[in-house]
Amino acid sequence: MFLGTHEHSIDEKGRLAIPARFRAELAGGMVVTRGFDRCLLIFPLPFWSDLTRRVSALSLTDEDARMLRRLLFANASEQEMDRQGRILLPQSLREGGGLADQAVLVGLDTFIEVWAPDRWREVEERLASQGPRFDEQMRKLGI
Amino acid sequence: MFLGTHEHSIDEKGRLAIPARFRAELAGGMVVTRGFDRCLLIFPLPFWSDLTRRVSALSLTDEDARMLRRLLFANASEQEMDRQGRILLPQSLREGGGLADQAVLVGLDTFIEVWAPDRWREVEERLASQGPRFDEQMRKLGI
DNA sequence: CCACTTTTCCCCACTTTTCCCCACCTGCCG
DNA sequence: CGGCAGGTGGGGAAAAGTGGGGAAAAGTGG
Repeated sequence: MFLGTHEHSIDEKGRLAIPARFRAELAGGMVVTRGFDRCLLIFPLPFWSDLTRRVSALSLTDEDARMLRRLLFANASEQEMDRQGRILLPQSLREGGGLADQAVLVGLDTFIEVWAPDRWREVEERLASQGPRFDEQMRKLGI
Repeated sequence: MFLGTHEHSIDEKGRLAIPARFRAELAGGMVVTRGFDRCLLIFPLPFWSDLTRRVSALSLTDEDARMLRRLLFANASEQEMDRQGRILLPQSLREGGGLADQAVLVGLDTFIEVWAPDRWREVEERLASQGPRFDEQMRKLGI
């Protein structure tokens, strides 16, 4: 269960520290790839396998499905932590996420999002202002 | 079953004592997150898991679902009590709840609300003065 | 095919923060 | 008045985060 936001630095070698609370769940390996809102996604390997199975089952002829495949797989990178609990973010991914020397890791229960700090603050503001919009959604889910 | 209001201090390290009456039910762990009226919520872990299962099952590609996920999980924090029955409130949550050095814990049967004392007094006043307004709502609920 | 250069990446060490535990204080109950 | 339980504060040990050095591997040119 990944929870909370954690701001960490990315050092000159492109390494990003994983918050200690998240490490146990990623010990079995992870995949880093590009997300949907110019952020990066970190999936534990089991979650990733499940995701890829469903995406690979999609039609080859559907344009949206092809684009989804490219987004997910073309920039994906399997990573393991070094003994200090860090991973190396390949340059292509850092560019894709607009990341420089700081990153915000956001735990979303089953996976993690990685944001450039200023971009994440924008998302937070949108969340604060759009709060009421979610009431209905949550009611639908019975929450 | 959480009942009653309890005012406790938050010390310089951001620690909040859980009322002794509440501890047994939170021994298995808890999740602290932001509520809806600038208060914090404390859920026992089983209650939380039940709450989040449906959200985590939502689609990754749906924008509204992604925002809902962020709203719910980004400011949440899993906590356990120390031997003195206290939990640590991360700074982001203290800010989110407008909390300084005092907090009011309000037991609401299945979960707990945490309020800044002055804000809680406002709520109490509204309860006292607006009591009659709830008649119709309660009739709807069949109470 | 060999040697040199460059990059990758692993590990060590320092600094800061976290958090755990001990001890004290206060108020309630017997 | 003494004992106990709940609440509060502070000190110390352990862990987390960060930066840097060195060895191995990969890439490049002679």
